[in-house]
Amino acid sequence: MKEIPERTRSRLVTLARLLGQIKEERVTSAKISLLTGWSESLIRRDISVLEVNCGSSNGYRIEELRKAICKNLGIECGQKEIKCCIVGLGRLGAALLENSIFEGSPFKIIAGFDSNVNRTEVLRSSFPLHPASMLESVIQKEGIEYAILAVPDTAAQDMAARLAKTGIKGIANYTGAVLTLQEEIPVQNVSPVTALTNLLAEQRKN
Amino acid sequence: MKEIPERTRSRLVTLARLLGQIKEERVTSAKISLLTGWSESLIRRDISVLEVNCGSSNGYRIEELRKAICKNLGIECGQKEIKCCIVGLGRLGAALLENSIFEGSPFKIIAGFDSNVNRTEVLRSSFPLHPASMLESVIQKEGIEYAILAVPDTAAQDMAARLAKTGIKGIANYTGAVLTLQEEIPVQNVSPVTALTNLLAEQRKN
DNA sequence: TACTGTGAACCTATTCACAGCA
DNA sequence: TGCTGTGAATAGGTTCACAGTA
Repeated sequence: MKEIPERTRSRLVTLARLLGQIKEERVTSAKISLLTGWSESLIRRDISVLEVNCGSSNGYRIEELRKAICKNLGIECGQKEIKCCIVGLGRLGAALLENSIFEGSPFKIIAGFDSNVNRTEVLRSSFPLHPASMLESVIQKEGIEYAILAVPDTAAQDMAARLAKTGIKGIANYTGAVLTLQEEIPVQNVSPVTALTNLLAEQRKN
Repeated sequence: MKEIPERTRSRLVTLARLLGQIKEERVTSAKISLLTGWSESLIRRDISVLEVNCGSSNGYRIEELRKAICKNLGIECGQKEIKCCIVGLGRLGAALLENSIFEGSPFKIIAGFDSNVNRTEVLRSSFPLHPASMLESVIQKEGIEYAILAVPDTAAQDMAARLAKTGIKGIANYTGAVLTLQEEIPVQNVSPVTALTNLLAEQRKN
C-alpha cells in the first residue's frame, strides 16, 4: 500500500462519508463533482490511488468504493471500537456526553474528565466520569487513543500538554486556544471561533 | 493588496491567534517553528507576503505583526461586529448560547433558531430565539453573515440548503452530515465525528 | 456511447541557500 | 553576529486530454 497524498486523503475521508449518504447503486465522478464542488478529474485521480478499479462506463459501485476508501485509510467502522475521552465537562463537553452523536462511527467515548469533582459526580452518562487528576492513569489503563478537549481556554494548554505526554494519538480541540505541543500530535481545531474565523478569512480570497 | 495563497492564509489565521497568546515583545521564526511545527523558511515566506517588514535581526515585533495579519486577512477584532446565528438548539446548540465562547472575537451571535418552539421559548439567552420558520426573514432583516449549524444530522441538509439560499457567507457545520450545496458557500466541518475521523486518517500517513 | 484511469503539462507550495540589514 | 526576506530549485497537487473499456 503506497503513501496517499495529504489532500487526497482528506478528500477521501469526506467522500467516504458522502457515499454513505447516497441511496443509489452507482455514482459517476460528474455526480460527485456536483455534490462536492471538486473537479471531475481530481475525483478520478483521488480514487485511482486506491487501485481498486470499481468503476466503469456507468460510474463507480458506491458500496464497493466506500469500503475500499475506509479500508485504505484505516477508518473502517465496526471492526474495532476506537476508544476516546472527553476532557472538560462544562456546557460544551457535557453536550457531547449524548451518545447518539457517535452512533454509526467507530468511535466510542469511554471516559470523561473534569477538574471540578462536582460535575463528575452530578452529570449522568453511560460511561464513567473521573476527576482530572486521574487523566493519565485512566488513559493508560483503558488504552484511550483520542481526546476531545473542551476545557476553558485558560486551562487548554496545560491539559493538552498532559494529554500529549500520555502518548495519545490526536486531539479534537474545542477550545479557542492554539495548542503548542512538544510531541508531534495531530490536532484538529474545531472551536466555534476558530471555525468562524476560518470562514471569514476564506472570504478574503482576492 | 495581492492574492494570498490558500495554505498561507490558513496558517496566518492560526499565527495571529498564537501571537495573541504570547506575552513577549518579539518573536523569531525559529520560535514560531518550535510552537507550531511549521518550518522556519515557510513561516518567513508566509509573513513576507504581507509586505509589512516588521522583522529584523532580533525577530518580529509581535503586536505589529499580529495587527498586520488581521488587517490583511480582514479578521480584525473590534472594528465591527460580525453577525452570526445558531441553527438548532439541542444540547450542542444550547451549549453555544454561552456568550463567553465568543468573547474577544469579532463574532456576535444575535439569533438562535429551532423547529421545536418549546426550546425557543424555554431556553434563556442574551439574544432572541426564533422558530425555524423565521430563518429566512430574520437572517435577511438582521443582516446575519455566518451560521453555526447544530441540528440533528437528518435535518442538516435541508437547513443548510435554506441557509445557502439566504446568501449567508459561510456555515460552521457541527452536524455529522456532509453538506452538498448548489451555491459555493464555504463550509467548515467541525462535528466531533468528523474531527476524530480526520485525526484517524492522519495516522495512516505511511 | 459514456464513462474511467492515467501520462504529461501545468500550476501551487515548500525548502534551500544566501545576500542584506540591524 | 543573528536574524529576515527572497530568487532559484524542488516537491507536491491539479487539470488536460485522450486511450482504453464495459
